[in-house]
Amino acid sequence: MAQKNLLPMILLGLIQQGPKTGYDLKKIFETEIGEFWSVKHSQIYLELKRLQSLEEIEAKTGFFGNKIEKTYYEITDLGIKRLEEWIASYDDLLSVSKDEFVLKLYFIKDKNDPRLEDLLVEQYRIRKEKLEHLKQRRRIVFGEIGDKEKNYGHFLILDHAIRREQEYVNWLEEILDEQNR
Amino acid sequence: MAQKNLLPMILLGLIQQGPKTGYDLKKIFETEIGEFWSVKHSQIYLELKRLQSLEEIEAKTGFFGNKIEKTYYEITDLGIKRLEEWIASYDDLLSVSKDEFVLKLYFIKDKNDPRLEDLLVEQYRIRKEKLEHLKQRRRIVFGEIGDKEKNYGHFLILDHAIRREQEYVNWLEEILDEQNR
DNA sequence: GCACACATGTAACAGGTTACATGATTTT
DNA sequence: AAAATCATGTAACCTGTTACATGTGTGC
Repeated sequence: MAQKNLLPMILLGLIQQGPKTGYDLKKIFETEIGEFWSVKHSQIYLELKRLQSLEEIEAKTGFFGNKIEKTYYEITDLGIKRLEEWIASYDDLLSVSKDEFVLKLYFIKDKNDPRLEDLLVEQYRIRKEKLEHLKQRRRIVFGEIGDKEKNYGHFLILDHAIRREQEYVNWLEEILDEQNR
Repeated sequence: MAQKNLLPMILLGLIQQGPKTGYDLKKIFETEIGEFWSVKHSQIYLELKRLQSLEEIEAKTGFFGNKIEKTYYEITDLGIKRLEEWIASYDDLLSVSKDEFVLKLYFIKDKNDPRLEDLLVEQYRIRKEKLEHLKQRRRIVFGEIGDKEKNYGHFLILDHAIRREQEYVNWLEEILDEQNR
């Protein structure tokens, strides 16, 4: 939301790791970052222009090896400064997670509501699927043994996402068990 | 977000439980619902007008007992229909939870990054505080024994919120332990 | 009398989604 | 030849935040 604009930080953070095109960034959001952040490509290109006008990134347009014209962005000293200041700051935003299923539950007052069973079963299916997807991601990115050294922060948050999703699944399982007693 | 407008559903759900003024709704968001949804009063009044123009709620303005003029809203048959259809539907949105701390971690590659320790300690403090707040809420709303019968859905989601926050705290504790080894 | 809670709105703006738009290259 | 992916943008619209605005009732 408006409140705190974190997209610039994500873009600066990704560009710091090496020059990127808008399309590169879009791809990263679809795979790696997609687990915990989402954004549309239209927004990315807009924000890149804005960061450029703030002189926090620089653009290099041309034909790099192939035939397609691309615009690569690189971070400037100003951009690095902004990124580092943000990472070291403490005023992290605690946003509420807007979960539609949880909201529905709030309006179900009775344990024997006939709609409850179906909603729970469906949510369980979805959440279980997401959990498996996250576990697979960990295997792909960090291998079977979980080599956390090579990218510590990323390992930690993937681990966090899995544990959170596991907790969600456990919670649903317990409710379903109680329903069937 | 634009994506899926859930505010109308929340308002309909709350108004269905009995006539409410915009201010009543604002208060509910500040306390009960505040744990898992947030909205500003300006948005509430706007949305109420919209629901009224859709004939999903009806307004009754006047002086009720006291001297202050209030506008009470009541749900209509059309509103009930929309609400019930939503609750019974399966196409729940799975939104990503945009957590600023988690995002920062993503950009910390090295386990021995000097900034890590302070960030972890601060986040631990905040999350622990939130966990205690949630536990207190459960005691206030459902008592020491946890009488889940009186408002099943609400009990479930408060329980879910507590378990999720507990998992967050455990995760941070483990990282801190590993840091100090 | 003053502060705080009650009570209801409007307006400007920022951020994000959806749709529109275009064209090149690679894969099937 | 067609479909998919690469690659980059613009425009309309909606939601939500922030700020502005106003007035009443209650407790100290």
